[in-house]
Amino acid sequence: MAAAQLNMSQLDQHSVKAMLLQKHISELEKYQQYNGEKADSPTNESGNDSGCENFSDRKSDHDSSTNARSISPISDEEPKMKRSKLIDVVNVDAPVSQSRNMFSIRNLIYSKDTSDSETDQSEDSGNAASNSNGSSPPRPWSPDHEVMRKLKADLSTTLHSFVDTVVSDVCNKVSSNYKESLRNQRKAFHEHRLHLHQEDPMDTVDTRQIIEDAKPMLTAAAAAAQSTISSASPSIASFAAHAQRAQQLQQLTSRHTPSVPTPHQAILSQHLAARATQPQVFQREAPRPLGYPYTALQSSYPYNPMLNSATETYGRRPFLSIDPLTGRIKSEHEMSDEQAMIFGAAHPQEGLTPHHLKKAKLMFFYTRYPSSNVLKTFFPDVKFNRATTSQLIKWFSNFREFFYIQIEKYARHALSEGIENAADLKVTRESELFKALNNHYNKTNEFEVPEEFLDVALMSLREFFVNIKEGRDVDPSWKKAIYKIICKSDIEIPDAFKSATFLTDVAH
DNA sequence: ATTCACCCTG
DNA sequence: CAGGGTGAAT
Repeated sequence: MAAAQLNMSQLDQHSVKAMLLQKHISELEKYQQYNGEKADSPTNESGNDSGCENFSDRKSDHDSSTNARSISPISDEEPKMKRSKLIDVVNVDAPVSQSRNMFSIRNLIYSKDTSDSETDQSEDSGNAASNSNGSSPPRPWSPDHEVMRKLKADLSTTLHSFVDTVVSDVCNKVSSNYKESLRNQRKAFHEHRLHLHQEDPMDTVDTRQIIEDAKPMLTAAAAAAQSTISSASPSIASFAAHAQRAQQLQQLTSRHTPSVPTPHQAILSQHLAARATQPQVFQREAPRPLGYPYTALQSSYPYNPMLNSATETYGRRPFLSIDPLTGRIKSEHEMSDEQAMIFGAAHPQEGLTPHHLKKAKLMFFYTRYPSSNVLKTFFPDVKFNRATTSQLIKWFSNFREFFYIQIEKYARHALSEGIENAADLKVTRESELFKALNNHYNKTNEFEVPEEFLDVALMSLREFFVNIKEGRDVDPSWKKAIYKIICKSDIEIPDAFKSATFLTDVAH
């Protein structure tokens, strides 16, 4: 790598360009090859929906000095396997696209400048490593017809599909946005106004805005193509055609909107202008192992000026960005409310409302230990972040607390009444226990409590009953064994709960 | 270092 | 129901 830098300083502009080209060829080859190997992408859909499997059996043995806290060996078989947590937080980011060869083009567009920033070893290592695949380290390179032809073909293909990807993504966003807002309105108007007029101002604004925001991408694609071409070879007709296509698209969108450059465009033109005047060595990151978990940690990707510098400079988050790994357009995970509204999909809400609390309580009738994934799917109108996730989890923790306190209370009460047999215990909708629970989770009694909840209450009641009766409650952690049993009783929450308008649909 | 369940408290 | 503390697990 040191050699590479030494060579670099001595090379004239032409050689730099040439190397650049070769580098991209090798990248293309590499990524096409990589693409073939990784045809099947791993999908990280974690499978624990019940949350029960994750019950954490944490015995607190630490304070054995004061009170021996260990789960007394109970009659049933002690599950030996180690379990993680009651509620498992798994953020699954699914989008995996097959077009990996977008990568090179994306670097063309977004790669950092290496000349003005200090070129340290680590950055250089990326270059060296990328060359290590077959081609020898940077050697003086003379344009070769075969290579040029291959370059043209590869870049043409890549650029072509890149533009297609951009366009189709934008189209998809627009159409899905439109469909979503239609669907939402339909919900809101409660089924009678199915044929919504398309003149809804919100919709047209949305579409225009999306196109407007996507424009920089198209501009970038076109400009990058042109700058690349012009620096590589004076005239390559096939490229110009593609670039023009991208620009035509941009012009197409410009008709709808005033052509005031957006901050994105300003940034991009700065980048591109800088690149045009002083040809750079386009760097790429160090090669990833094949098992790179590209479904996560996208935000940590280093070379996305759109995310790093542009947003800081202009204080505005990008509405759409190019996924660093897939090359596809993606929306930002953290959109401002305004932008979230523009997207229209589900108006993600920042905080949890009393509405959500109410719904969560009803969900408790079905599941006492929901995983965070379940929570996320059943609150589609909530914009989840750390705080809201914690809050929801805390809610269910509080629900459980209240539930078990009530159960224990009535178990002790039954015991004090002289009930001998746990089988004599029962829980009906007329039971005081049920009324207490219902009054907590379903105060207005708008919701019909599922039968299964009565079973769970009864099961819990009996467990508490026998445990207390057997005197196991002297063990400070005696309840944990019960929790372990009860958490298995979670059942599927009806799909109706997934609707953001569930309460208005069902409760009224 | 972070996250979460649980406990306790207000 | 939220906050704070603790222990445990990742």
